[in-house]
Amino acid sequence: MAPQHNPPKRPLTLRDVSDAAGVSEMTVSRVLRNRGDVSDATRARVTEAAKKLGYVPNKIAGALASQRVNLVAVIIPSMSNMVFPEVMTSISEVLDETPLQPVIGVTNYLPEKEEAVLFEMLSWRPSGVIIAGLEHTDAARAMMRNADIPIVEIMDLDGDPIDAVVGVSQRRAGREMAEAIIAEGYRKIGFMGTNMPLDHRARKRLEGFTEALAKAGIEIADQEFYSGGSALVKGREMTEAILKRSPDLDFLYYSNDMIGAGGLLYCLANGIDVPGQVGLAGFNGVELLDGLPKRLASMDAERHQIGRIAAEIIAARARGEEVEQRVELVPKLQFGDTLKRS
Amino acid sequence: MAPQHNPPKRPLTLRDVSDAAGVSEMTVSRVLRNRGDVSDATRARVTEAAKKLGYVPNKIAGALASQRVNLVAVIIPSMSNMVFPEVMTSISEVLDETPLQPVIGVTNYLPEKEEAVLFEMLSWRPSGVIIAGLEHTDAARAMMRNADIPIVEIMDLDGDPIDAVVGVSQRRAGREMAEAIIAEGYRKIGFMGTNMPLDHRARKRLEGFTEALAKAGIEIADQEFYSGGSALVKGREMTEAILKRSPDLDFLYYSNDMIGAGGLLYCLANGIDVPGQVGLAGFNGVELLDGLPKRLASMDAERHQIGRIAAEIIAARARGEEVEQRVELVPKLQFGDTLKRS
DNA sequence: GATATTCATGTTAGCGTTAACATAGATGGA
DNA sequence: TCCATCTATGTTAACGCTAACATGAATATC
Repeated sequence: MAPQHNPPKRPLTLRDVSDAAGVSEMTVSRVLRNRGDVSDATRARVTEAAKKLGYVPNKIAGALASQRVNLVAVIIPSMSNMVFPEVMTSISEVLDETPLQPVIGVTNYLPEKEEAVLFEMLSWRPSGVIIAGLEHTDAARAMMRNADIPIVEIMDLDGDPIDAVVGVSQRRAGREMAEAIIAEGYRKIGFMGTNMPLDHRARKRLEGFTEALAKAGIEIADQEFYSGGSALVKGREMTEAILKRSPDLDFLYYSNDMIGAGGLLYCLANGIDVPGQVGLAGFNGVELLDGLPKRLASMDAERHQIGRIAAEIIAARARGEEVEQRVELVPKLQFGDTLKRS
Repeated sequence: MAPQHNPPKRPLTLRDVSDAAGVSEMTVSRVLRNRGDVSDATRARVTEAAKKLGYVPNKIAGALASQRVNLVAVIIPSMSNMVFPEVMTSISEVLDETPLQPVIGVTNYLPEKEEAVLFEMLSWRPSGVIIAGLEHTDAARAMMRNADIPIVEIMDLDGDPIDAVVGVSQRRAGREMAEAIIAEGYRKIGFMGTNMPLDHRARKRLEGFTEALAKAGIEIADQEFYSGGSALVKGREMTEAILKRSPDLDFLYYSNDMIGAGGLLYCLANGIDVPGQVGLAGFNGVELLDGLPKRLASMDAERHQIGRIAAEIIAARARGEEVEQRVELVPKLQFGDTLKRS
């Protein structure tokens, strides 16, 4: 009953189990996979033998023989940005209901690393790929196109998808935030964000943002960029710097909620009236920050939905079903307490 | 040069490349793995053929034939608790320098889920396992013992390891925090934490904490537990509740920094003198929170070190080296601005 | 009661690689 | 010049499993 504890020198195979149970390897294989007809008696004998020996099937051999792999490659830029673990969580929740299993790869926002990670993952012949963004090296695109498995690009919509896409238009998100800000009467607008040319989503949001401002005849009055370090601290520091340099700013747009929160804390600590004197907004709608003294205006990037739907697309395609190839989610503006509301 | 874009119906194999290059499959295999002698001319021909075809090796077949798998199973309870993505990041950093690759499994703090995830992972015959905690089901322990690969249990030290361990003594962490609090003269101590009987590390910290208090003849004066939701909000709410109920508390110990930060914000917003009237402390030393108005007293759980060392142990063992089987890290108390310092 | 059907099992032949050994030509030292 | 050694390649046989087909017994159909 209890698995044997003396480590076997020769690793266990189906053969060991079939010998112990007095049946063929094939029968053991059938029992362990719950496939095909097996009598209750044999099933019991086999199950017990497997348990007694502590047998763990070898999926490598199984996958090679059956040409089926239950892995789904999930490729994300980073684990430090809370957004991606959250997407992962949703993906896992959905895949938990299926035989599929996510395998995570991290690119650090580097295209070459992405290509390498993708190559590595595809060499395990996964049943699908979920990958952040629409920007990839030519080689990476070619690999995905050739892989003959469902590919779902997530988070962003502005670009040319390889196969399926689920996301929000980052340009639109930036645009809508700008429109809301202008509508509330703010005019002297500062921007703060990461110094990451490879974060295409942040870049596109900023593009949409400036574009909408331009349409209203407004330009970004001042800006600050950071890299590394605690985002909350950076938000404080950048906010202090930008307000000292341009005291007439009446709005601060942050490329993410974390630096926005830092800015908010700075303003509160320094007696700046928010959102009267200065309005603030971030991006992502991270609920982590809900407990702050004021709720930061933000925009929910629908990351849970994105993870869920992406996983559902892979699962459906694995079952041979046809599904929507493009799912546009609409980021919701949350005014919070830092963006005046007329 | 550019990989061909019409998806091949029959997936590519070494054979296709060897035909294209006019050599044997073995030679292609050698080129692709950089192993054994191959002339520069052939090497070039093969490389080009592989690239032209867009060939991606099949690691499943490779692993089966070579009995070598470059995967390391990393099993953690959750992705939502920032701590684990951070540990992951360190693990990845180290493994990036080796041929090894981490594969993440998430257990949601459920022993049976852990067992299932472990079984699934071991069935891919990884080169090692890094797993959080020392508490596992009997079956899980047996599987790991039988697997004949390096196993590193991380985060915690208080218990009976299967193979290697890297972590901090959670009991000691709790004890030392209690001792520091007592030393600074606090006497009426409240505790707030998660409602998770399966979070053994939090449990052990609390045990160490109460034990040290007991030695000084003190008992926890009041406590609150939460589950789910935004930790920051919960921290606020619990702090409000506990202080309303027990206004004479002079110290609040939180089982993690996030709820501690919520408590801190509550105190600041309500004009409570911290650390004069009430002292506060959390656990983990999350740098995420560095930007708060006051730095929360905390204890660094050395999670980056833990990830790094665990990965190094696996890497070393994969190279056949003998290494330390037990690495005790010492959590460092950070007084911050919320714990009086005599 | 003869034949068709289902059930429970077994047998055979790969899946796509790589380890291990084999071979043939080139190189080198005496 | 001869044989030992190296270099570059090829051949063969696994690796541990499962798809596909085969078989014999039990059961159903008329």
